[in-house]
Amino acid sequence: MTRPLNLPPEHPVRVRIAPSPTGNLHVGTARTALFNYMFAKRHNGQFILRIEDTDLSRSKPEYKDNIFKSLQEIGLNWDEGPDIGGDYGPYKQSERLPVYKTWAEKLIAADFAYYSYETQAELDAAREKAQAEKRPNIYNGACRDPEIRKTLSQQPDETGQPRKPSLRFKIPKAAGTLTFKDLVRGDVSFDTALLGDFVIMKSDGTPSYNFAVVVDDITMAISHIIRGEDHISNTPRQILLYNAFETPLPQFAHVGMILASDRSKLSKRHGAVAVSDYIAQGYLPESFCNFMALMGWSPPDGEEVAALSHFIAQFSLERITHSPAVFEMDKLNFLNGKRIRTMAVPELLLLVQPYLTQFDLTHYPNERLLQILEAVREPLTRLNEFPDAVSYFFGRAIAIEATLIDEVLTGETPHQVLTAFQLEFMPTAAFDNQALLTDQLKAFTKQLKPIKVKTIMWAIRAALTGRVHGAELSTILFILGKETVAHRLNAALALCLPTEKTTS
RNA sequence: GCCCCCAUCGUCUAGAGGCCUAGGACACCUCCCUUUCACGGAGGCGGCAGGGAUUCGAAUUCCCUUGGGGGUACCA
Repeated sequence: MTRPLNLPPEHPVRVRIAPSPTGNLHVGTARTALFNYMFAKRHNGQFILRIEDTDLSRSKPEYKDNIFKSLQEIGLNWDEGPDIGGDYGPYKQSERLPVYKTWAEKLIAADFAYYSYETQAELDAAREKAQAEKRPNIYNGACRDPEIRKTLSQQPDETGQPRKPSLRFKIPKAAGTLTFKDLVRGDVSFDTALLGDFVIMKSDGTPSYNFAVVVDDITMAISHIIRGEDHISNTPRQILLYNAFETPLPQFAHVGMILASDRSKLSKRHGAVAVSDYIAQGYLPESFCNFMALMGWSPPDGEEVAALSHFIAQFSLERITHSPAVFEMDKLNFLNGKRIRTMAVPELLLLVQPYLTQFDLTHYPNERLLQILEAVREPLTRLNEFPDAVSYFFGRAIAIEATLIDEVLTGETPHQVLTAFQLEFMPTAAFDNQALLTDQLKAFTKQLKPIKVKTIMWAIRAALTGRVHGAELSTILFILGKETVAHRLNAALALCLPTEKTTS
């Protein structure tokens, strides 16, 4: 076999992420991007973005835009690529057609490629036959023979049109078993006899995937190819191409897939698979990256909750897991919740604000909004939970659901509690001093002795917030202010004893 | 069918022959804290897929089986 020549050690680290714009940025792609990014940053290298849009029919501009935006949102800014350029651009395959053509011609000149005139229908038939006979479907190499090629080229296709040839790579007979070193898995071997001469230029003139990738990676001087395990079987074909071009091989590293809970490839039918879906739900970019970094890799210091920079400093391909990882939300939720409750509140406000458009915030000073967020953030895991958590702080009146009225507000005890609250607590309550307010509230519950504290709290909560769970009560009083509290109290009081069974 | 990859608690993982009666995190359960939901703290439950082989000794090496995943296109 041809001995693969490896890149000289002094070659700078240049990695790439090469998504095809046939869908929004998938979490699997994002995770691969993250590993590439971390590796690049760890070694002062470049992280390159390349859009693989040779499949004209499936590629869409809006997907490309989503990929750009998502990558930027999670902080994986590319050093070279679309919008910012670089020495090796352009970075869209659709703009590099002449390059592939030139490189294809090199292969023809070196007798590494030949035209193949079979039609799609003929190829399909051959495949079906192979399947029926339970044989591997390998192209028979018929058009290697100039005679066959010539006669075939002169026959019209099924529709009577002249045949358009594709260009195939001629796998060297001597290739034999090909072994390459994978940086995460060790040696991987393939029998090249099982590969078959594969298409490098399609009959429509566009390059096929394996060819375009190799030409791009060579011309962009990519040093390490870090990609999903699903590409492992493409690697021998690509290596053959590198060898044909007499070009040093990059290092390969194949990362395990991300699977859904049912252990199948994570796809749309499993729900949210795009990074943008998670961002829209209010997962913070930092926690999302934190989460992704832990799927398939672990930091040597064991510190699982950390900033990306902390991970980058200790990143290595050797610590990437061999096995696939199941995508489960639990840890993501934990990570995101932790971040929500530990980050600076002003910063949080900036992030939450877009979720609060349903409220009229004009009369609420920044300071008040900060207090509100501080009061409600603790149990929340996502930004999109804020509108509900925060709703009772806005407006003068609140709506109370019938079932809650039935369960918590109806009856003599709640009536007694709220009356006492109105008559005894309100007049002396220190609404301008939260610490004092807390003490007064404590004293108030004590004073109503035989009634259970929980009953008291729930009645007041229901009256003021329309729910029994939420921020700390004294904080609610403090933020709401005396006037609003009095107003809501009055409204609730009217609900306690709705029927004529009223005593005294 | 054929080729390739993978296999430690429910999940993410640590583990490179003795440090492992397998460690951590999330989830779950219990208790503590507590003016609710929570947060936080302390405990607990729970795993080396199976079988051979090598070795004084195997989660760790080798083989087989089983299971899972990927590929098998003029898709990327």
